[in-house]
Amino acid sequence: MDPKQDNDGFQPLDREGLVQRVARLLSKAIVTGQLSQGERLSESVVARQLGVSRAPVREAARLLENSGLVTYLPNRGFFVRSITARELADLYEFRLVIETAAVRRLIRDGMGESGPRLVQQIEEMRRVAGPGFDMLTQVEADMEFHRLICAGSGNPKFLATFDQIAMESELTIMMIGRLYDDAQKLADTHQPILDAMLRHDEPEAVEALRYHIEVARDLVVEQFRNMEEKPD
Amino acid sequence: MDPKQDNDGFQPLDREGLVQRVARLLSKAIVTGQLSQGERLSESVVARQLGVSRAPVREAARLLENSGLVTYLPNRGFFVRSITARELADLYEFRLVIETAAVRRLIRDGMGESGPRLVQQIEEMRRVAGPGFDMLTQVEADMEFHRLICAGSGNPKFLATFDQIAMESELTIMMIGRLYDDAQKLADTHQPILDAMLRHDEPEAVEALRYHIEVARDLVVEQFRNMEEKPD
DNA sequence: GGTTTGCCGATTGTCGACAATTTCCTTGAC
DNA sequence: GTCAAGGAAATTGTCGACAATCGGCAAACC
Repeated sequence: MDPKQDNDGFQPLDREGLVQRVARLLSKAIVTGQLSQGERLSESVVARQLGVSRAPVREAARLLENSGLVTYLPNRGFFVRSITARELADLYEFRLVIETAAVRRLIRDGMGESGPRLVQQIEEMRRVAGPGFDMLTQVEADMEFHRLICAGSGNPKFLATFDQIAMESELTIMMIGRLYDDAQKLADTHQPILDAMLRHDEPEAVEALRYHIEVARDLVVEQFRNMEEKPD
Repeated sequence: MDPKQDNDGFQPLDREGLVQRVARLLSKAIVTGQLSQGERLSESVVARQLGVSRAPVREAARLLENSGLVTYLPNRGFFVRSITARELADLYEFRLVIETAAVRRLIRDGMGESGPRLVQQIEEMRRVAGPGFDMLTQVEADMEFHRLICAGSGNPKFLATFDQIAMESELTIMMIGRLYDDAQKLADTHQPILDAMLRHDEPEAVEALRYHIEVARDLVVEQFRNMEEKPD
């Protein structure tokens, strides 16, 4: 209850609110697999463990619900969401729809700042593809590329929706335990999309994106199915 | 997971919690204009007025935030969202993207039950187009048509996202005060979309949908702009 | 033996109170 | 008269407590 007593230096200043901190903690715990699928997320237990009251925990859980990380059942509480192969495929289809629309707008309205940012992000992906970086970092770099596409579209709705569903993909990928055999290959896969975009070649960019996402979908869904059949 | 067997006449009884009731009340108040744009939505005041504590009001407000009806500012509270013409246009673009994808899937995977349901919904729209029905009813009938398209798509994400943003369109239309000059004409506008869908004519259906939504967008956005310039 | 019924512990739903923060109004200096 | 500093009032943030509800277990019944 006293997270502020005289730090004579300057701490990042907690202006972030207890709710956000709890939400971030929980989402990280879920994405990294500390909390397993279908597991109950008791308000009281979490609150006790974190040393806060139930109110902020409850609100944080509601936030995660919107991100699809937890499910809420009335009078039962929150549960770590268990995703099915079908839902996973639906998720990728949805991402394809949104990102395709975003790419179209991006090309038509001019790329602006997004061009350099995307180039930069692919470099970032290649950088963290090397040894010494954990998979979460690699997955996040991947996601950021797609996020940048939505962000640059000029329609905030695209980005907002992408953010809402991004964590679900991330969660599943982390759950599967590996993305591709090679993170370097993953980074390269994004290049054709960006190349086409920079050429203002809309059909090719859309096609490259479709190919990219469908390949990712097939890989993830297939590995997910395998995992479902023989858990651990 | 089968809530349909042994229904000898008992429906699950409205286990609707306090939160949902409050949320519905508030959203209705906003959509019907009882609460005006930008107005503060004080937790304490609402709680006092409804005779409940702040907790359910707060949760209800968070729900409305996801629907885009209210904005939340940390340490400031909830405010009835004020939408700009730009956001309105973005909203319609987003709807176009989602509904187009839904129509495509609907046609490709077979319409199933959705065909008759859509026919029925257009009839409903025509029915409430007559005198004696208020605009809210007419707008809701319109929305339901588009909602059915998303619902039938087979991808729950489409529907979920549509529901999240539908209220925003509804809100704005109500704010403007009239939809078209003639609700009858509005109902008819949906016919070409449905016709093409029933013929499994994907390009034509997509085109009809695009035309329909863009016309609606232009009308709504224009009237909205007029209203912005000379309020009341 | 198998089903129903009533209890019990645990968890969520709601509440009122207090602490922290913001907002607004007052006050005073220039 | 204008503006800044300060404080009062109002509002949100968080808390702990109590009521309502759920799932499971054991006793009671056929």
